[in-house]
Amino acid sequence: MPELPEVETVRRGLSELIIGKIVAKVSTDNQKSFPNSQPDVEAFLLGAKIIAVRRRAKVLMIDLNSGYTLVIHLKMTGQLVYVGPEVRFGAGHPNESLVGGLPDKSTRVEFAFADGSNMYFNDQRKFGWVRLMPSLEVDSLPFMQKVGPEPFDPEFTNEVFAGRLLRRKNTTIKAAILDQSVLAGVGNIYADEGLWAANIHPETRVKDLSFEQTSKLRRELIDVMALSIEKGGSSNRNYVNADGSKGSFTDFAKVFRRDGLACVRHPDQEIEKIRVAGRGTHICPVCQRRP
DNA sequence: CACTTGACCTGTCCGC
DNA sequence: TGCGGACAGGTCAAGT
Repeated sequence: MPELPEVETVRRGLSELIIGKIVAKVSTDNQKSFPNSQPDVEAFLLGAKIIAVRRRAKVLMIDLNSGYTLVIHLKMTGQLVYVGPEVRFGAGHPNESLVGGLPDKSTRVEFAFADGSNMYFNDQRKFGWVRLMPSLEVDSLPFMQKVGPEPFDPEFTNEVFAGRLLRRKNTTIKAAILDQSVLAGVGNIYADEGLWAANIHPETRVKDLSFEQTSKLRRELIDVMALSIEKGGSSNRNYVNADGSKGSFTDFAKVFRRDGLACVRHPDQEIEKIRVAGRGTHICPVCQRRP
């Protein structure tokens, strides 16, 4: 679910909602979702104040004034939802059975803040995780060491993109842009959307693309992700913003999950679904000629 | 090293 | 309706 635009939307939402809060209590139903030791939690999380919410690639970082940071990856089905002090759900509460109440069966980690508000890490498939670690060590995580440039960084130029793509020159362009070491943040939705916009077939070998083509792809990837952030991210099933609301980007998608529907550029042509790099892939066979 | 595939989990949807 | 299989936004480990 969450690719860069969704994670950025959550980051912005959380920034408005949880900065300044004091963590009062933490519990988990799944050791894998939150693997930290109790002594560390007590020493560096409980009683600590949230001072910033950051993002790098698809990773969220919640900084605490204890010198520790909560590093969070939502993977496929993770959510981070804030519920204010005026709303109480859960066991024993009169509104416990209300639809949409939290926690629910997918809630893996519950954070209670000192003012009575809560934040829930929900994750149906349990791929995601929350990890407490010293703020200074976040950058040395293996993922952070290898992750490529942020697409919105001015230093992510056409030349930088082309150079990064060289390391994956024998694979397909779709596999290459899904590789987080090439650039940060692109996932299955924005890969398909960007490739369609740039008129590139996802199975094209990287080495067969011109500088002009990769430059157009860079521009389109940036533009489609910017549009998605503007729309609050996608509206797919498991994705919600920090306040539990959905985005609307999916309404603007040109190919993603539109198989069988008409291409907006070629009304007589249906969008097709194929498999590339092990992922469901959506194309217009006219816009994107097979290599 | 570069590339591909399977594994991690739960839930849903589709065809028989 | 029931049941099996394919598939779902991401990343790793292990295979070739």
